[in-house]
Amino acid sequence: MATRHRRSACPISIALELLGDQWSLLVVRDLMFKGKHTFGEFLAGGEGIASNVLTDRLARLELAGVVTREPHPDDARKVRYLLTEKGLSLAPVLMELVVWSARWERTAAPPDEVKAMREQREAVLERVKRDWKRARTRGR
Amino acid sequence: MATRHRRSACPISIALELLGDQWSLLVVRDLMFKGKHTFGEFLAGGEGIASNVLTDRLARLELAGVVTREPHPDDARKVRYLLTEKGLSLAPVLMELVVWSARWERTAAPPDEVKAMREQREAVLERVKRDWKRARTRGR
DNA sequence: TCAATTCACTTGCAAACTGCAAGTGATATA
DNA sequence: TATATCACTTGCAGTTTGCAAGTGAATTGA
Repeated sequence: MATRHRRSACPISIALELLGDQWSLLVVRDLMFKGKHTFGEFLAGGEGIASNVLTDRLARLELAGVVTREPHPDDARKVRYLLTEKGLSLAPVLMELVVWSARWERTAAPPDEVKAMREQREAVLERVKRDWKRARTRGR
Repeated sequence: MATRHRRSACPISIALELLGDQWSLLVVRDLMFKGKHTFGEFLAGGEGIASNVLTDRLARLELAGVVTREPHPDDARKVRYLLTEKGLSLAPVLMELVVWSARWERTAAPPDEVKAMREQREAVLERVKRDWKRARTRGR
């Protein structure tokens, strides 16, 4: 597992120590918006993260209290990853990132959803939270 | 300069190709919130970025249209870096990151400012924009 | 006026990190 | 009971990083 040292007490700097890489926020995205919860689902996630790197990122995120791991209810081989409340509360960050990216880059983001993230923040946050609660309580 | 390849059209993924590293958003932070505009100011920025890495990040950000470079009005040795509108529009992302980090980590963020970012978004955005305009139009 | 300093970078190199391909052992499926 | 699938590990080459020491142009101070 990669080790990085604390550089300053600036909140942005601290956040970047954990999240400032190519993959961590994509794992959070998969958990938050794509209903993905297992190692295999993250691996097949389209962007092609390497399995050793994924292992490392999940361990970091777990250590930081952003995700939890538990045996999968349906299959003892699988591990089920879930966002903690700390992880869930990254939703506004990801939403603003989507809004920014959709505004300035050519993305595949559905314009309706981007508009909702921009103009109906609270509603989108509620939906994300509802999905999160559902995943937490039910075995999916 | 580092080369990375496009992985998917997901807006988060695209944003992370540019911003998903330890340093890029710290440069944006220095420009946006700390009134820093020169290579030397970024270098001395507390977190200890290496000069070769800073060179690379500034080049990437410029290529992406997030910052511009111009000769410094007061000193021909210096280069003045400024945020573009695209760079300025990262403000909500950084603000949400500050809010998240201040909530979950021990940071040096002044509680008043964090509260303002949480509860007076528009006012904070206005202030950031005003400072940005001032820097753009006036020398220094 | 000219030596010393400061500026934005470069360069060289070792250490750390990444991506890739090929395992591994435990569990599930047929 | 043989085969496939699961979440990882391992080994390795290539890339990126951090550090220390330049470089040339512009500025400062005596």
